[in-house]
Amino acid sequence: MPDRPRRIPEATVARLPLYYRALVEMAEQRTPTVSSERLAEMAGVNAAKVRKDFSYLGSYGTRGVGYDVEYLLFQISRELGLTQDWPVVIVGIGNLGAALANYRGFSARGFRIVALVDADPAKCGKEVGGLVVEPLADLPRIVAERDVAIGIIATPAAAAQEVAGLLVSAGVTSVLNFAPTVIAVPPGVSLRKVDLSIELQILSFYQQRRDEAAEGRRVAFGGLT
Amino acid sequence: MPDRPRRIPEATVARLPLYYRALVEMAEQRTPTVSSERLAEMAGVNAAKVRKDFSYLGSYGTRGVGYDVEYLLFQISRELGLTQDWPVVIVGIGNLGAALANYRGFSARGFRIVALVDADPAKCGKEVGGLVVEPLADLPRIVAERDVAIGIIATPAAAAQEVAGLLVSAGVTSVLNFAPTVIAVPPGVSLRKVDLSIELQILSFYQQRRDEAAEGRRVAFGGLT
DNA sequence: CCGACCTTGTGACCAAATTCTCAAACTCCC
DNA sequence: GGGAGTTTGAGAATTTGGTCACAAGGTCGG
Ligand SMILES: NC(=O)c1ccc[n+]([C@@H]2O[C@H](COP(=O)([O-])OP(=O)(O)OC[C@H]3O[C@@H](n4cnc5c(N)ncnc54)[C@H](O)[C@@H]3O)[C@@H](O)[C@H]2O)c1
Ligand SMILES: NC(=O)c1ccc[n+]([C@@H]2O[C@H](COP(=O)([O-])OP(=O)(O)OC[C@H]3O[C@@H](n4cnc5c(N)ncnc54)[C@H](O)[C@@H]3O)[C@@H](O)[C@H]2O)c1
Repeated sequence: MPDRPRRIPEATVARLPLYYRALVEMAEQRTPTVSSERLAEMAGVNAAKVRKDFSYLGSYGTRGVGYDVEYLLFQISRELGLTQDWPVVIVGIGNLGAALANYRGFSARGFRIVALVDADPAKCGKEVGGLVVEPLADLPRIVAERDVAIGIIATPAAAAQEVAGLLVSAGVTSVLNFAPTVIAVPPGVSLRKVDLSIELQILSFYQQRRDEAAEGRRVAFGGLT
Repeated sequence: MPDRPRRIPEATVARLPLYYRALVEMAEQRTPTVSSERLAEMAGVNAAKVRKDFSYLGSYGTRGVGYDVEYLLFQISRELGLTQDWPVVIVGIGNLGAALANYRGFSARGFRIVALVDADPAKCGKEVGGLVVEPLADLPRIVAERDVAIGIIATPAAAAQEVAGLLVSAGVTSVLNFAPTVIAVPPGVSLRKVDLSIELQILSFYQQRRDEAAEGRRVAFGGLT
């Protein structure tokens, strides 16, 4: 009865887009099949992981040959929901929101920005990336009429939780948050976050470790260079 | 002899910035101490994880009381290398690069953007976010003179690997890549990536799962709504 | 100084993710 | 058709991360 008994591990889901990207590239250059080894190299992971990941989706490979690029691409697209396109709304059209609105790379992957929303009356009516910025008050109507499922929050941190609430009330069930703050959403709503400062801080941690290690060696060897 | 026997798990390192953020907030409102429970709530994790994470750093809490906000903040800052400030160069001053250059939130955390670099001669000489865009050819000099350790790649994907190579040759040992492509760096160089399309694709995966489940229920119950 | 109460720090346990390994299944060439 | 060479798929082992549970160590009022 369970047509889809396969629960796909989170870590695998997070890698599917990498494989997707690699496969699009292979398809563009008309490569008919690809081995887990080659795919691993392109996606920056190791071959055993590629095979294990695909095994959660089903047995789509052929032993001694590899994977059919077109077929695998289709299976992964389907799994990721990229065979349909997703209307997206961006809330907060400042520096970052405008950059996102101007980015042409999303539509290539099936994400269509259908609305830009800002609380600042001075911004509303302005055109950004081919769309007119609309007032926050219209969010419920916009989400309902344009069937928006995904919302991107690019407001200051102080407004993020409130905006998330408005998005969810309006009917959005997937949220991507760029504001550097923790926000809560009800169960049944997906939330992901991107925090650039955190990425830099993680780099800083390892950078400092290396610097200290280098300093340690310099002192230990009494080197004056 | 091992002054720092503590190897801090990667997952813990990735959470330290969350605690850091929460602690800064507590410090601002002059809260003297905080419990792991409260901190967990603010960082969006659970209390046991907070305590375990801190236990890798050392025993900085007081039983029955909690953690001294100022002291813990200092320890985490030190661990993350935020007691010094890090000069950062951004390569590729397009939509995204310009948004990053204009962002005031980095300096608050000890990251100082000291140079903007672009390959396009038309962009060089222009001012963005208070800095003048400089030519790619000057990268080695810029990195050396301004002691840059961290580089941000915001160029198109096709240029990312080449730029990474230039950054590393110039002496950068931490790289943050925004281009949607896998790049390789030599051992001893840290690399992190942020790919917004991937985040959307992950949301799309779970969104689709929910939609299918809803559809399944609708059909199963023969509901006409 | 005692006892009620609170909160940390950590060992034990459990879950998830990764890696190793190799039989099975395929191609290709002679 | 058979044998050499590839490459998958998946069980087993290992590593890493997360959660639980509670003793140990502290506060505080009386
Ligand atoms: N710009 C960057 O490169 C960058 C980098 C890292 C993080 N961020 C984060 O992204 C978010 C946006 O950054 P930014 O630089 O674009 O800021 P910004 O100040 O340029 O833009 C914020 C926009 O949000 C709008 N806004 C404010 N409150 C709102 C509300 N309640 N509803 C709707 N819109 C509202 C403002 O009118 C403004 O247009 C911030 O949280 C910031 O910390 C930005
Ligand atoms: N804009 C966004 O919101 C967004 C979102 C997701 C991902 N990205 C990714 O971020 C990157 C930048 O996006 P963007 O929208 O800013 O693109 P963009 O085209 O606006 O800017 C790219 C900049 O890089 C410069 N450049 C090109 N080759 C270079 C080289 N070899 N060395 C130095 N500079 C070079 C160009 O002159 C240009 O100024 C892209 O890889 C894009 O896929 C952007």
